[in-house]
Amino acid sequence: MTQGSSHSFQAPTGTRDFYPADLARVRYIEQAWRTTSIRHGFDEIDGPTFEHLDLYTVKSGEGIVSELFSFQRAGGERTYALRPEFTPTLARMFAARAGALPRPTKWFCAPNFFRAERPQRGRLREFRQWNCDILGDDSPAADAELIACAVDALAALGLGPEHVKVRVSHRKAVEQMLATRGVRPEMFQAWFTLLDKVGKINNDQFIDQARGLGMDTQRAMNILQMLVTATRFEEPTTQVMLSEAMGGQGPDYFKKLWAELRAAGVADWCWLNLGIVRGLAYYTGMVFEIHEASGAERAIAGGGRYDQLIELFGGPPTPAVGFGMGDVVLSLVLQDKGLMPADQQIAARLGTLPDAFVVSNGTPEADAALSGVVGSLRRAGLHARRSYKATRNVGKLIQDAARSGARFCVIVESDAGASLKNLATGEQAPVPIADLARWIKLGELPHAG
RNA sequence: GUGGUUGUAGCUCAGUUGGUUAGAGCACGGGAUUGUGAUUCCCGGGGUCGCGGGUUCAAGUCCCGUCAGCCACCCCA
Repeated sequence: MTQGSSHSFQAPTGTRDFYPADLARVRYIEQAWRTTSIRHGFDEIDGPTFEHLDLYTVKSGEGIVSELFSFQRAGGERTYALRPEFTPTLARMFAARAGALPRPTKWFCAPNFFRAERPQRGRLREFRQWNCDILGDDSPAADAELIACAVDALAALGLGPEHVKVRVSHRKAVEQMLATRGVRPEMFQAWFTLLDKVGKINNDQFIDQARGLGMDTQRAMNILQMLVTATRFEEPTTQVMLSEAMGGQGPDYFKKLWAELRAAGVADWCWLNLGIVRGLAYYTGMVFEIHEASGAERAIAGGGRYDQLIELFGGPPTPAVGFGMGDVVLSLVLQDKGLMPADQQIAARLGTLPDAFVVSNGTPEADAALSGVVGSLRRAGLHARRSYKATRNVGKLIQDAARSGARFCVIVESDAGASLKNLATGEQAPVPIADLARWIKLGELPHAG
């Protein structure tokens, strides 16, 4: 092996280095996720960054192994895998204490995940993903509450119904729609796979593949018609479609779901679209995806109901509904829409802007006093920064202070006195060094008269 | 795993038909001058041109390989 070749020191494929401004943008998104979850009554949890590989093959089969990072400890026998998703950990944690947990249990997390796939736009090998789950409640109200939480986080980031669409569907509705058109239950999964491709393949390809699954052209076109367009729940055509699709049983579930979505104030964001089925085999009821409104970018979020999964992981039969929202696509959409705030606005929102930026007026006694001033402000609980520049150009130093986003600039004049300048208003007043912290905390300047 | 495309300072780029010590702006650091929020001027650090090989008297420039980025397919928890 050659030693020290430069590529050894590049970050691994599909990972990101977060410089201060980059990390602040992630924190901005995470803060919206976290505060929204908490407001909606979810408790934050987390699990290990890696799990036993078996935990993932139980749900997804051996085929998943090539999609994740797995490893063995040197000398060890068990195989581990970096977590590619949270649901198995969640199920394991819930199952372990199911008897003691309330119904519903509402949990969220927002950690990093790892998938061994080729990176492309909107998809990396390490990313953050927000997960919210409601366990132990099988009502349409729980489905709606979950969707509302996802929507509110997007709203907190400045997005609106004009920017994104929540497209809602239901596995059972799609199954009934297929059944009334002669599809046998054992073919449902094959059909879901095909339905998931609508939008990626053209109409002829769809009909070809539908015929391959034993559907005649006429019915295939009829199904396609139903799938391609997202419609408003209130539209008469939606009602007709629902009663047709659900074999006359009536769109009872959707009526309840939409009433709850309206009550939560998010119905404007939501569309009904039976074409949303999600690829995953384990969904059992409602499924939804959130996309940029024009269809640009990958899905911002996706989720649904998985009433059998907790049992699969050894827990008691427990209805559950959840979603995941990654930071990568969300960041792209915010940037596309011009909704990613400037660095300093983000810092303001995160509370990381300095309270004071301390500079010297260039005299020897001020230079000597500067460190002490900074120290006293910090001990007083203030976020104080200082100039490390050697220049005595006060204008340049104030420029640095302004660039730091600090509320005040302290210009040290001597070992006892300073000028306190409000950088937002430009006002300035002399203040004894002993009183600086008090005035800065007050957020004001002393006025002469 | 497959295909396309790109690769010169931290960033945006310039580098004639291959020709000597590889440039600019911004950013960063220092100094001078105005004592107060992009003043002006001067100076500086930083690149083995992604990496490796080949052709040539001579390669940032041509050829091959490789790595990485981006985009798409596959897949998408």
